Amino acid sequence: MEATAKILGKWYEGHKRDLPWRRTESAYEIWLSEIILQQTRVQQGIHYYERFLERFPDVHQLAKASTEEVLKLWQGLGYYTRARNLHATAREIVSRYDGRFPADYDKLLALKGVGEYTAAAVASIAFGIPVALVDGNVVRVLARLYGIRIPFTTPKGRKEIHTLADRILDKRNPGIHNQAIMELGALVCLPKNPSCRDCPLHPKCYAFKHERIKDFPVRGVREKSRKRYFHYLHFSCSGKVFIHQRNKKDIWNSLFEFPIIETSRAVKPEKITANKQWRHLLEGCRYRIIEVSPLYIHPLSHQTLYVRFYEVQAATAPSVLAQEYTCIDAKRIHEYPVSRLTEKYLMSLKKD
DNA sequence: AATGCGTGGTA
DNA sequence: TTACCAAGCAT
Repeated sequence: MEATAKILGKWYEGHKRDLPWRRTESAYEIWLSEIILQQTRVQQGIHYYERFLERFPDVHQLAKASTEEVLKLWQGLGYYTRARNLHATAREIVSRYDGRFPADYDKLLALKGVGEYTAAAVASIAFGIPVALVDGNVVRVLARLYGIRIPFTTPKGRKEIHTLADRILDKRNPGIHNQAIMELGALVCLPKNPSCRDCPLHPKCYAFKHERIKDFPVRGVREKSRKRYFHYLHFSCSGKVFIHQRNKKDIWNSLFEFPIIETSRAVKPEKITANKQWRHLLEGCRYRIIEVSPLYIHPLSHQTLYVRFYEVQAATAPSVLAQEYTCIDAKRIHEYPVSRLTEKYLMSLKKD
């Protein structure tokens, strides 16, 4: 075994956190945890993991559920494609693999929502298959340890990291090893102000020895986020509201929302009634604007949303709304999966 | 191969 | 306050 792997394994035994998915050997539970944890902090994921397991104790229960229920349980976690793929894969496991996850890296990789990282994680942790995984933690640890100069955001950089990860992998205990290196990244080798004095690898660490911690990992440039302006029409008449499900290749795909007008520039609230789409939605309707919400600024990782909700009432619904949107009891809006933003708006209404 | 997908924590 | 980034994936 590599000396590095030995040090990692020993450190892990003494410092690993007691996390719910570390108490199981079930491939289903490990897979579930990995999907939830994709680009998600452990602290945020734990709660969802427990609720999912409670509602869906095994892959058959998950497969039997409706996609909408899965989305509703996923609400607030972000990256909603994960929820749809989670559900699709559960059904695939039941129909094609008789409810048992295949102990095979390539077969795992072929599952929806399972990429190189997750396939390696499930293969090594659940089945003891000797494959190295690379996540954000591993990138950081190895880039510093070996002083990798190629940006990890490029294919070359990722390959370089992967080669190193493969080289130091403890093939006898790949699951433990993989978790150990991630745990080191999560607890010690932090993005900012890493605790190098507590790090068992610091005598070997290139970045530490050269006092160049801040120079690694090397990253490429990020594109700046674009601005978008959303105007939601919260139209209600006699206890009904109108919603629809987003279905474009865009944010919040498959979540529900009120009729929306998007503009490329900011629009003052008093000017919204002059908007073409607004007039189209409300054509032939005598309405009044009950309330204009404050401006919600909703920064995503790649775009910033400037959003306002207009609460509008009328005696009867305009035909466009009735035709193009789904009419539901206002009280039942909470049964639908919605974005965090819409959830916040709905919460603000409850308080009144 | 580059871009887009959410939300929340941290400094 | 902004920027970074977290057990990545799909197209």
